[in-house]
Amino acid sequence: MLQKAILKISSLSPQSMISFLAAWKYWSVPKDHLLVREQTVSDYLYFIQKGAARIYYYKNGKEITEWIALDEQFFLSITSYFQRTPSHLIIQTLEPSEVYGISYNDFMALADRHHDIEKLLRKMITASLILSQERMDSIQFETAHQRYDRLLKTSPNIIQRVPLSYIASFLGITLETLSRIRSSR
Amino acid sequence: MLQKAILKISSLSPQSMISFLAAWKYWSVPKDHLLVREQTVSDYLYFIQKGAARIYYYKNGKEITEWIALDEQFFLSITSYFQRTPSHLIIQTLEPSEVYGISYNDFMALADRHHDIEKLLRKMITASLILSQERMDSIQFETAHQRYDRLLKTSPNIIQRVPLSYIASFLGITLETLSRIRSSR
DNA sequence: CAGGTGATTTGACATTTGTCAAATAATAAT
DNA sequence: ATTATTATTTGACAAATGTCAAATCACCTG
Repeated sequence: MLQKAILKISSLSPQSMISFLAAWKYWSVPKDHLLVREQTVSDYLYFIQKGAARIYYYKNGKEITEWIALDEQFFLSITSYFQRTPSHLIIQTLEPSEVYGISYNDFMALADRHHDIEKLLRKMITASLILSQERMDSIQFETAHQRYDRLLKTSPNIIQRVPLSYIASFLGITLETLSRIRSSR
Repeated sequence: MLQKAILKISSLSPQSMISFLAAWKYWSVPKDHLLVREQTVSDYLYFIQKGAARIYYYKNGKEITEWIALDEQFFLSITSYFQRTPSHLIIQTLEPSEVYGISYNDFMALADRHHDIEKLLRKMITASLILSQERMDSIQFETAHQRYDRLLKTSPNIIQRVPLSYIASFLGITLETLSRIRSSR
């Protein structure tokens, strides 16, 4: 559960852990629920205990899927959580899901009070940074085909759980290109 | 100078500042000096006081310029500093330069000892993350032409100081494409 | 200043992916 | 089951960028 996932990132003193866990909210939501609506002010970092969700936003009238999260993953809109832009992001569950979230302000306040929470935050952001770099490398140097193969390797069951249109957008290609990639194997 | 650049990111107690500054090494190096050679073990985070430098590595026999830094910028190889891969990165000065650097291990040890240094580190990584996201967004959604225009806007004088071949690689395009972009305006 | 080396530009063509339109398949609702 | 709706596939063509080869240009050295 949440506590275990936290400890995988960094250890916390019992006192810090108590304060930290208390700051997380919990939602149990049905499929196709919007966790964050456009225009919402408060930004959350999420942990999806069970289920599937995607983060997306609109760019020139088109949906861009920024991230897809399956069970037991932390996820957030990096752009929104740390830069507060584009604020028009939407988080939508793709299955009935159990989700935890902690607000930006709560997390920062706790990081200020507890050195070990600050360190945890730093490690989480570092992990994000590494992911971001890997994804950039993938977009820059790999063909669409290679990116699809890589995704399959990382999340073999994502195809069964997420519509292809979202996957295409997540991979940075069109639905048609993804379809052609899939039929050529 | 370095202290001022640090304070722009986050404030430090006098005690922390003294310890932190003491951990930085200083080099004054000529043009075309290799700050980090391939195979080097220790990875540094750099601050270029004056001059120009680029970080690059080889991928399938080709030079990939990961970053170009001009005066008064912090810079590092994200992949190398945080993941320790690809370790075959090279940092080369493009002008006579004055450079400061702090090793990964020293920085982490100081972050463990001082909460405010940990927070500074977190803010630096956050800034890196935001840059990384912006760059990914640029690579994913902008044409080569738009990326070039954006670079010109950010660093108008980079063209005079850095060979086009490095700039092309930094923008993720070939030298020929960059040349055509430049001639079409 | 002449020659040589490296940097940049130009040309012809190939490849990858996108766009738009239509067809087909899958799923949900009556 | 039948229809309606949505998801996926397919086709024809266009746009952006890459590749390889050659031509220029710029600068440094003797």
